[in-house]
Amino acid sequence: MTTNGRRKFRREGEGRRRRDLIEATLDCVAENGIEGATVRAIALRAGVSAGLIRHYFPGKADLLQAAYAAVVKRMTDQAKDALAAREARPAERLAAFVRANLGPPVVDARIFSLWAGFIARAHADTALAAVHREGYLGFRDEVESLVGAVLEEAGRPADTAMLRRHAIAINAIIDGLWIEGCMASSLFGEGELAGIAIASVAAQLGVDLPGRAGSGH
Amino acid sequence: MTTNGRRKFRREGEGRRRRDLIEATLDCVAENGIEGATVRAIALRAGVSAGLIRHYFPGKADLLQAAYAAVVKRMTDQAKDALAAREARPAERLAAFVRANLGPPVVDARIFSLWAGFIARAHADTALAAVHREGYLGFRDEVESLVGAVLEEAGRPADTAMLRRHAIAINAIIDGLWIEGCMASSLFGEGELAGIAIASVAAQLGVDLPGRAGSGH
DNA sequence: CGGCTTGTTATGCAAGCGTATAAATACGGG
DNA sequence: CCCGTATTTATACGCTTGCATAACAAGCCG
Repeated sequence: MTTNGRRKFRREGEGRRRRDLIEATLDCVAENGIEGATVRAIALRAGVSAGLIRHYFPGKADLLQAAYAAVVKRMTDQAKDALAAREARPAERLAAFVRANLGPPVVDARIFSLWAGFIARAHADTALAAVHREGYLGFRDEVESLVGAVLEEAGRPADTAMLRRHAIAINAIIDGLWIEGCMASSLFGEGELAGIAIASVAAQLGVDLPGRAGSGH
Repeated sequence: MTTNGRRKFRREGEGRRRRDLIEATLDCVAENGIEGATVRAIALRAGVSAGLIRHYFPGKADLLQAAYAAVVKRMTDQAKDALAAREARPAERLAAFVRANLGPPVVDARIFSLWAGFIARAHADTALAAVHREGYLGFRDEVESLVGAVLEEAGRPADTAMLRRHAIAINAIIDGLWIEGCMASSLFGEGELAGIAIASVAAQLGVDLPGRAGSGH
């Protein structure tokens, strides 16, 4: 029988298929670690056959790299969105930035699993290392610029060396809290991480930041 | 006369063999990621045949777990050593603790590579996750106890909730700086990370800590 | 409506994986 | 001195992996 009129597969545009494969890759990595992201598992989740992957990507490594780039982009975009709705005061911008990086969309076990998997691999894979370095430095520059604006507003302009030290420390706070939140999200209440981070950054810079939890208002 | 006098292998005690196999595993993980730690590669580096692994470990998973436990122990031991030579003042102890975790033996690309490799897998491997959780909570408890002593000395005893928040933040600072230092050690001068961390912790707690860089001595 | 392009599947292959099993060897105790 | 036993090696098996290739079919264009 000709299995009635049902088609066996549908053709899709290149953009759609690439996006689906990347998303399926992220799902697989998040679920079973980077070693669980085999071409067969990815294809199964994407609803296509395994061979199709090599029709859109030269090899599995390229798919993984594209997937990691997508994660980096998603995270930095999230942070930039928080800045797009630019509040009037620099202090508010900095607080919003910190909050965006420690909130639900970024603090996510799935993203962390990807990050850890790729970070571990970046030591032996120069291409992945480049992707990482790019997103990382962009993030730190953003922090440095925000801190500079905040200190200037407070009438305490900082020299470049001090600005750098502040950016490094604040970046570390955000990174560290992000990791803790991703690995043990159940241990922290909603917004608790962001509150801790903002309080810590405020103390670090010696300024008052809006949105501090328990500010005794 | 056994052909010629040369022995084909030597018998070693169980302790020695297990230690060698664990060390070989760490070498493999650090060099090529956790996926590069195959039983054959590990055995080759340890100078034994592949089959011997299963004579000392029920399976490869057990070897990996033992190897990760060794890494965690090594890191926490390093920090505890800094506390063993207990200085008089709590502030000095806290500073020494921070400095120990951001100095040469702990800030190391190889250890980071190991950490990242295992962390990535811990999401899908409950045994590894348990090993991690154990070492992690021990570290945080240490920080909390140190912070409590420092605040008490300063005449500003903190309630448990505040203590917890401080411990979380300081832990994050150390973690974040540790990662930055491991991944891009060339970007930081000697002792710079420790200096940034101590300054940040001092600001966070509102106390003066010894060993601050640029303290105008 | 029939051929053409090309997205898509199906199948196969060589390599590498972890593991199981039996043979070989070192080395201490009778 | 030689035997017994635990350690170590050697070999093989079944499975999965990433990748290559050929058959297939969906949708467009004349």
